Amino acid sequence: MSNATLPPAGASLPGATLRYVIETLSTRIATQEYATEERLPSERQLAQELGVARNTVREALDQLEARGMIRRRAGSGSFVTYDPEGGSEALSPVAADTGPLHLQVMRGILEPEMVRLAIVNMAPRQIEALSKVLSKMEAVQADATAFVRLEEEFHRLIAEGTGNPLLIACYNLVLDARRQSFRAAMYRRHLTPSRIAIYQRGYNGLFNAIAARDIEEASEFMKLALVEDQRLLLQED
Amino acid sequence: MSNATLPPAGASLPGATLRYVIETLSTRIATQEYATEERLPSERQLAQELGVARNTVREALDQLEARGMIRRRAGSGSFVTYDPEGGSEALSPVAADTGPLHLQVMRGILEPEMVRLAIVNMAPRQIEALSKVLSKMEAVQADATAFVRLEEEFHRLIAEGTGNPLLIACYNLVLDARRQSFRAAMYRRHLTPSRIAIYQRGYNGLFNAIAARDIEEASEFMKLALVEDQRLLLQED
DNA sequence: GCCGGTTTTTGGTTTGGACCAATTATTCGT
DNA sequence: ACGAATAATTGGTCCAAACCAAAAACCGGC
Repeated sequence: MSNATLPPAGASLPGATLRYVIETLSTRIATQEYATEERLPSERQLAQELGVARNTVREALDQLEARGMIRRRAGSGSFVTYDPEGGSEALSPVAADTGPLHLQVMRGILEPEMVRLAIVNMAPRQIEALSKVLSKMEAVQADATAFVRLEEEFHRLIAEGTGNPLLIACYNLVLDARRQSFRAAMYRRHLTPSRIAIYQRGYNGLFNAIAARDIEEASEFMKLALVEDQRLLLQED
Repeated sequence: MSNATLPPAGASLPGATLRYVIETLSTRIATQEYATEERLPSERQLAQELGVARNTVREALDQLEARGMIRRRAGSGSFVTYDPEGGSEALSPVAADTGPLHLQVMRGILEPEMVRLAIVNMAPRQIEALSKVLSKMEAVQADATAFVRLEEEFHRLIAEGTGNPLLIACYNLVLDARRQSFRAAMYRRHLTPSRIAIYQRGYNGLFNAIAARDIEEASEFMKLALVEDQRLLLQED
C-alpha cells in the first residue's frame, strides 16, 4: 500500500515533520487502514517508511496515545484503540457539529482579513515557505488527498504569517472543521482533476499577489478561492 | 559526571533520571529558589549542572510547562509563572502569548460580523437573556470586576446567538484572551466608574439595535465598544 | 546619542545511536 | 512432544550532536 502523502523531504519549516507524521498516522487510523484493535507497525518500521527518525515517530505516537487513539505495550507493540463507531470521536468536538455552511461563513469572515494582515507581516522566509508548498501542489495534482493537505498547509502558513497567536489559534479550529468537511466531499468524488487545476490557478494568483505585497489583489483571490470551495462543499449530490 | 544534589547514579531504574530532574526543578520553583517571574538558567546550563543531556532537561521543562509552572520564549529563556499566592487559575496557553493588539485586531475582525449574524439568527428567548445581563450590569456599576464578567457574558450570548459552533469556539478563545488583558488593565486601575458609565451607554445602544433587528446600527455600536476597549487596554501608564 | 547591522545566546526541531526491560518467537535437550 | 533456555523483536529511556529561528547583546558609524 503506497500511502505516500506529504513527502517529508525538503525539510522546510520547524514542526512540519512532526505534524506530517501525526497527520499521516491519525489519518490511517481514522480511515481504518490500521483497523481497530490491530497492531500497527513497529516504531522502527514506521520511522523507516516515513523517512524520519524513530524519535519523531515516538513523539507522534505519544500524542496519538494522549488522544486515546492507540495504546502501547512494551515488548509487544502499539494497538489501535480508536473505534469510529460508538460515539468516541478523535477529531475536535468543535469540528464535529460544524456544518459546511458554518465553516463557509467563518472562513468568509476570517480569510480576507487574514491575508491582509499576513501580507504586511510576513517575513521573506515565510513567503518562501509558501512558494515551496505551491510547488509541491503542482507536483501532486493527480492526488486529491495530497492536494487538499497541501492546501491546508498553505492556509496555515498564511495564518502564521499574521503573527497573531489568537488568530492562528482560531484559524486552527477552522482548519479542523475544513478537514472534516473535505473528507466527506472527497468521498463523494467531487474533487476532480479539472477542479484541482482551477484551484491551482487560484493559489498561484494568490501567491503572486502576496509576494508582490498587493493587499487588495490578494484579498480578492482569497475570496475567490473561498467561492470555489463553496461550490465544492455545498454541491448537491 | 559529578552531581550536586541527588545523584541519579547507582540504581539505573527506568525513568529515574527524568523524575530526578523534574523533582529538582519543581522543588526549586516551589521554594522560590527560582522566584516568580524570574528567568531560570538556560537548558544547556541546567543540563550540565544536573549532569544530564539537554534532551532530558527539555523533557522535564515540557512537563513543568504543561503544569503551568513555567513559560518558555524562544530566544529569550524560560520564566517562572508559578505563584505560591493567588487563586492559581490556569489560563489557556493561547491567551498567554496574545498581546492587547492581537486581541484588538481579532475582535475588530469578528465582532462586527458576529453581531450581524446574531441579529438574523437570535431567538426571542436569547434576546431576553441579553436584556437580563444588561440589567445586571446596571446593578453592579460600582464593582468593576463584576461588570467585566457581565460584559463577557453579554458578548458570549451574542456569539451563541449566531448559532455557528465554529464561530462560538473561536470567540471563546477571544474571550479567554480578553479576560487576560482585562486582568492586567484592572490591576492598573484603568476601569474607573465614569468609564463604566460610558460602557453601559454603549451596551444599551447595542442592545436596542439588536432588539430592533437593526443590523447596521448594531454593527456600529459594536465597533464603538471596541474602540472604547482599545482606549482602556492600550492606554499608556 | 542612537540607530542599524552583526554576533551571541536561547529555546525548538530533528536526527541517530546506545542500552534497558518486557514480550514473543525460536531452538534445543531430554 | 514438551518445557526450559535462548534469541529476536518491541516499546522505553537517555545521550550527543547538528541545525534553525527568535530574542537579546553588542558594536561601529553617522
